[in-house]
Amino acid sequence: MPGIGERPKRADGRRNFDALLTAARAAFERDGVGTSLEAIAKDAGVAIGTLYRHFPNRDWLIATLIQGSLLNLTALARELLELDDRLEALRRFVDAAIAHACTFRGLAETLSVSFQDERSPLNEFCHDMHDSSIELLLRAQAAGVVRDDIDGDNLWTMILSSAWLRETSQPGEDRSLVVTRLALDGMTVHPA
Amino acid sequence: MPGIGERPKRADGRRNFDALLTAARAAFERDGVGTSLEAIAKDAGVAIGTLYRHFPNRDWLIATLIQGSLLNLTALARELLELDDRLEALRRFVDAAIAHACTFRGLAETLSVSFQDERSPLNEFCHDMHDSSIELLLRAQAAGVVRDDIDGDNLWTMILSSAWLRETSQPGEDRSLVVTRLALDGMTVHPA
DNA sequence: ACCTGAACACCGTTCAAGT
DNA sequence: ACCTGAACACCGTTCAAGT
Repeated sequence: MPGIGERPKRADGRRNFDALLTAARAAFERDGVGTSLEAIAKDAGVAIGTLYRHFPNRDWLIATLIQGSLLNLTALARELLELDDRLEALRRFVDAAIAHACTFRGLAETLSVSFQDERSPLNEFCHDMHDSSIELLLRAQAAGVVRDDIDGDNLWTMILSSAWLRETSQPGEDRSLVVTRLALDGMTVHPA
Repeated sequence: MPGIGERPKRADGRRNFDALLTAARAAFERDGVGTSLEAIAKDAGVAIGTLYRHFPNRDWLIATLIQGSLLNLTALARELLELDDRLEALRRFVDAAIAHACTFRGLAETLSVSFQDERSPLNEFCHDMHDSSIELLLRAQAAGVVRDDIDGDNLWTMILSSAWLRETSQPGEDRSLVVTRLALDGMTVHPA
């Protein structure tokens, strides 16, 4: 089995691989990550066996689609480590992480499950996110701008629940905004 | 179509109705609200048509099962209106509402959807919860112990996301605790 | 009034047969 | 190396036929 996002070597395989990803992205954007895989194969113009050949399960397909976004997120985390305002750095990461975790409807739930499932190809992705956040969190705590009793799991939890709220919001509004801001505010140390 | 929770008049119908509810409760507790309805019918020892006769859709079945818990919750809300400590009253309601909203895995998501879907038999249930919270919220705000810029939707959102977090937690731990406390703290007015 | 179960449409997943 | 699609097991939902 090849690595995630690795394209086949033969031209026909590569063509099908790309067509499947295009169809899957469209389907996930429209109907969420739970949508029919058979319909994706049909949209891509290939047999269902071809989908399973390239993507042995649903999580694998999701992982391939969000790989780029994850790389952007971890790159952002590295950049933010250079920012002087450590609270602002953490805030920006959290915002980006929430956006990433609700790329598709149902993704927050999927990430929540695969975070604890080592067999999922998304497991490593989750831990990359988690680890990126921890560096920024520790740096903010070292500067005394974030409460010491907050840990990485609290942050991860907060990011996922905000993403879930945003996913379940009606298009237009974003129900997560206020609750997210309150939780983040609660984590910060306010000067007396 | 009878009302939610209304038991059939004929003895055989009543027996099947009860057996279905027992089987459904066990199945939902074990596997969440998305579990197979066919398996529930089989467990109850009736044909699938009998399940659909008594419960025309999945939400109807869920609604019948959580009806008692909802009545307890709204009764609690009325009692809490008498409590002098208006912040404590709101807190207790929120705790109970979160517990109610994660009776089964997947229920938070279901409630989130049916809150905006007037055709769902759960729609009225959601609004009962929502309305109960608003009275307590307004009372707390009138006493100056909760911020004025918080509204019922914010509270509802917070309750649902906490329930979702608790549902997705591993048994034993409760990931929602810290984030929920932070959000609630953020809503309250702290004396100078 | 209530029950049964066949019927239909759909889906996930595997795998033997092909090129 | 890759593709196809039949095959299997499963599910939601409806409805004609029964008692």
